[in-house]
Amino acid sequence: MEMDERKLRILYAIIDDYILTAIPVGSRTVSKKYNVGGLSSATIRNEMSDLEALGYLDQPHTSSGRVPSAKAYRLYVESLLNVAPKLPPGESAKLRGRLSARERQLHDLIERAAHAVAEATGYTTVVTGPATREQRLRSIQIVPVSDRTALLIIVTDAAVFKDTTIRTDEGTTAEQLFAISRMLTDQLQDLTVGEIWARLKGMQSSLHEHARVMHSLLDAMGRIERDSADSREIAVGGGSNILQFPEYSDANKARTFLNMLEAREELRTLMTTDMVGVFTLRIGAETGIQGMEDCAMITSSYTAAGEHPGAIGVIGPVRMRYGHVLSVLEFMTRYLSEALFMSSEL
Amino acid sequence: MEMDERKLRILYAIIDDYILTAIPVGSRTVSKKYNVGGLSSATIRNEMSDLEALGYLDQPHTSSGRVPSAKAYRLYVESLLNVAPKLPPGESAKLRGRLSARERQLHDLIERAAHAVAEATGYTTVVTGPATREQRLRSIQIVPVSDRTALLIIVTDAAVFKDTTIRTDEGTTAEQLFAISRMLTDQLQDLTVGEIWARLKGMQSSLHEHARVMHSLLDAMGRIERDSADSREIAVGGGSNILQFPEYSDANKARTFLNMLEAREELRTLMTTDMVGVFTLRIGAETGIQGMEDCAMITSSYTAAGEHPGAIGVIGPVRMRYGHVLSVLEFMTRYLSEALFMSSEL
DNA sequence: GTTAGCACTCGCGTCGACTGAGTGCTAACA
DNA sequence: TGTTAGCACTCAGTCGACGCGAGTGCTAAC
Repeated sequence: MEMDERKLRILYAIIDDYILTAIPVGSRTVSKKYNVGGLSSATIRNEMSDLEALGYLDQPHTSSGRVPSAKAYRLYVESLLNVAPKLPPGESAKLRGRLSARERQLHDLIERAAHAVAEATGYTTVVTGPATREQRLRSIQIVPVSDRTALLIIVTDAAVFKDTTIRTDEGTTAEQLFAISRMLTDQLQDLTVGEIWARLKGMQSSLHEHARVMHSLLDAMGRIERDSADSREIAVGGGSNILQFPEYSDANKARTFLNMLEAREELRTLMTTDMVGVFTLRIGAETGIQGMEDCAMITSSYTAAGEHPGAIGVIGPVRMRYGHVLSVLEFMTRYLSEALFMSSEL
Repeated sequence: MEMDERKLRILYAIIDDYILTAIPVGSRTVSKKYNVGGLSSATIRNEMSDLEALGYLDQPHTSSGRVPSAKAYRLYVESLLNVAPKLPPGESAKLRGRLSARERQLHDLIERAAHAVAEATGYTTVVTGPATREQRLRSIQIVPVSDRTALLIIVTDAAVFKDTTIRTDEGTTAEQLFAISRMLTDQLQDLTVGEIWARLKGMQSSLHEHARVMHSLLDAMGRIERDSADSREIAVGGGSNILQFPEYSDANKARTFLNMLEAREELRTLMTTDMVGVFTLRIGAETGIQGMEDCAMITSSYTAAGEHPGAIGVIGPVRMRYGHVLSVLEFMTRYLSEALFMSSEL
């Protein structure tokens, strides 16, 4: 038995209806509500039976309507990707408005992006920024705070600051700290955060005159280096959106889901593993996360300087409005890529 | 009719039981499960009837057990405050462990505090930091980023940074920017963020040699001044904890609640209005927030330099474990006050 | 003042009947 | 050979009847 044009149209009708209503779709519904060539419900029934045999439909129990399988969704999303997803201009204007404060700080940027996408799609959205240790140093500043302490400020190309207090010798002047800052900036510029520590260690001996500061600095950088192992900015928007779907009307399920969002740990692995291509679709157990068995997730990684520093992920019920989500994602990845490009050109 | 010792003991027994089980408490339960002088259920019944007349108990419907009223909870909490709330040493050690990374950044500090309290109590927790415009300037730094842009970094006593990009004249050297930073720091030190802009405006004319930088700076400070109107750091922990209580098993209710948490707007007003005394208890509609009709909230403001820069709020069902919550709050306000004191002594 | 006893109330869980949406199969039709 | 009408069958969900049990208020006796 082969898949043909008519079967495909029936399948898509079922998927569309199920996405809308979340109730198993019967043959009569397909025949009456959707334009599939004026076929009778009986014919549809035969076709549906075939589609089930082909693995595109599931039947929750005898004598109930059919429900699309993961395989069906995958086919559906694939076909959506062929027609380039495009956001209606009204909506993209609305999204732009939500973002227009033209944030310079990475933190705010991805936070806003997450909320904007969550609002536009009605689903939960996760956005990650570039890995800390991949960011390139732009400038180091040591700012005196009291007689014996100073603040270490690290500015990177992603416009993030890392800040830590370090100890200085009593009597170190602002000018001296400034000179050190200058020198360090010169020496370390364009290195990644991951590389700085090693380089700094090599420099140590040549700077005996500011031993105390350097020691403290090395210490702080070591800490930053360790902390940044797989750290990156991560923002969640619309976490509670999941609650509006009947799939998550069970309070316990909802709770494990929301806990997962709050813990961030699993989320991080979820957003970094297995990103093949621009869009990645994961359905149910494929996410590998407990509490997401009834979810699907579409991720899309944005680009900056030819790299893929981070991604946007939309998490919703398996019967997600894929078409809409894809167009929002398409818009937002473009937006983020541009925003990051601009800030790196700064 | 008067309130007497026996009535009080019965009332407390009812409150304790209701907090534990969330089911209306009957006379038999009180008589059997709690030690109230070996009275029979009939006697308890009479007393309960009196307590209802006095407004301390409600009856959801005829022939069901009694439920404590807001008035009862208030009395209960008051009595708890008389015996100084004290955390068992095991628990305080656990809490301390959760916090021990001795964070220097306000953001991380209150974030950790919120999560720690949420975990310790099992309820949703909100922590606010000092209002931005009340923070006192410690140092201003202008850091060159490219030929024509620089980063404005403002270090305050709460160890927060505000950062914005400003434009500079082409050819401005790092040394010049450093000199300006130094001068500004000298001039503006110890002013609040709210005052800086006005002072800066007064200084403008005397600095014609760096007109471009000053102009841009004034601009940026104006923006910060406006943005900081009633902004402050705010962190939420354990948002999903509310879902475990039967009071919020309704998905819709839960959703409005979680939305409220995410929007932060109402939360901010909630945390700043009407803080009288150290602990404030608000029950149900008193919070003035939609979606919190079935909640109670206990807030406790911490101190720093004789001021009350921020507060911790625990939000749970009306039948909250007040005793435990109070002791956790007592611990944490002390902790926060100390942590902020230390960072200001820095 | 306390308690045993009793009639009464009412939420809640169980059970069975019924309904209706949906199916698969068969036979007739174009 | 593909399509359709018809029919028997299935099964989840709804609705009402019913009984249980926890709880009450009241009264009379201790």
